[in-house]
Amino acid sequence: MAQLKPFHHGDLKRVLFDVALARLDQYGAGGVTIRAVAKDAGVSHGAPVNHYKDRRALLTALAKAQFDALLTRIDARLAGLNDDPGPRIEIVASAMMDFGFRYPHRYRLLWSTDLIDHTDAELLSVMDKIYDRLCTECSKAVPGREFDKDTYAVALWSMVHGYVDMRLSGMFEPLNDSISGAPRGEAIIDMFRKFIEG
Amino acid sequence: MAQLKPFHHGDLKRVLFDVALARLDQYGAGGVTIRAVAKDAGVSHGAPVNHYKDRRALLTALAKAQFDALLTRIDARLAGLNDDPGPRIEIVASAMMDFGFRYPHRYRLLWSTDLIDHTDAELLSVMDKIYDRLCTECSKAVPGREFDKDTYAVALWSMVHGYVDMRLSGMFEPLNDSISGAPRGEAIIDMFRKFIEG
DNA sequence: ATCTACATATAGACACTGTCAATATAGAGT
DNA sequence: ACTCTATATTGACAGTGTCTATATGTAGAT
Repeated sequence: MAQLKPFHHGDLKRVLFDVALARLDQYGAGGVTIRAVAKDAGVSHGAPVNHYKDRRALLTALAKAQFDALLTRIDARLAGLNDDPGPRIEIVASAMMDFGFRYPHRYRLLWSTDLIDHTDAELLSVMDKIYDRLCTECSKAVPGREFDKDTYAVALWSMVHGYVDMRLSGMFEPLNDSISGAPRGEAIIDMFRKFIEG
Repeated sequence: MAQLKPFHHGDLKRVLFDVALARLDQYGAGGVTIRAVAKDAGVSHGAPVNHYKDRRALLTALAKAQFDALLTRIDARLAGLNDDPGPRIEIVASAMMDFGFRYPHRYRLLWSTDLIDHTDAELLSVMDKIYDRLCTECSKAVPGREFDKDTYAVALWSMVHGYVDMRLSGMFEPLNDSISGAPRGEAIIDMFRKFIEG
């Protein structure tokens, strides 16, 4: 048999990850249990411990990958723009928003303190990079004013995150701004952009 | 015996609520289990079902009470101000922020879609009232501009909620703005106020 | 080849969890 | 007293994470 499996199962770690991600998208983080994931992967409930020591470790790995994907997305979109700061800020913000609405359960996981390890070094590293993109673009648009660039970046990230989080909570309906006609999500980003551009 | 207990236990519902709230503050929502709450209340694990049909129902009751408390807080602070819209907006925003930092687990529960019932009519009603306060104060400050008053209100609420939520996730350190010297939380509210006042 | 060491997988157990059904008890209304 | 209802207890069931002991497959050294 031309099996590429180097060990008993093959790269079970990869399979566990994929199965877990599928369950996350379908059922939310609550559906990602060690036993269910093991079952879907076709192994016993004790097998995953060799690759993810915890349920927490598994979920943290999922979260880390999502932050990675988000950063990649942001950088890809930024690469297609010139130096005009306005559109660049808008791209960073809307990339985060789009990601949240496209993968609600993945987005929710990113901020679930009780489920993932927010002190994980790799995780923090990717988050910092995303934050850097925000700061960089904000500081380009705001050379020097009443607040420092971090405050602008934090304000923008907070607004975007808060909007996505509340929308995913079923708080807001996806209505349009009645004056500009744009979807509310775009409108608030537009609002921030206009504010920061003076 | 001069017992005031009208039934077997007395108002067990109230006791369950109080015990659950105490556990929420101490351990987070994960620590609010039916069995643990029953134990703390000194009843069997099957007793709570007569007062809260579910774990979800219990947590929803807790959340509802928190929204109520938040609204009361906001209205109390607003009552002490004159009609100047700037400070009024600031008060609403900072009341939400203060609540989040003072009771992190309670605040987190409010947005836990997987744990509470966000279609509960009473819950929605209180949330709407808070949203009304925001809209009212925003519309006073912004008679008519590029966006409608709801967009301003959503932007403000999103920003405040996002900031609190990320802070509670351990995302940001509670740093100060390096120019204004104010804590970042105050700075972003101040930023919004200055923006909305033109 | 054989033996040893290690990585990996299995199976069983334990203490939890929410929720349901059967039972028991207390109190109100008749 | 009797009934009816609200409330509380108890035991069961299927899940859960995690730990332990055990088995098995693979690699490397002898």
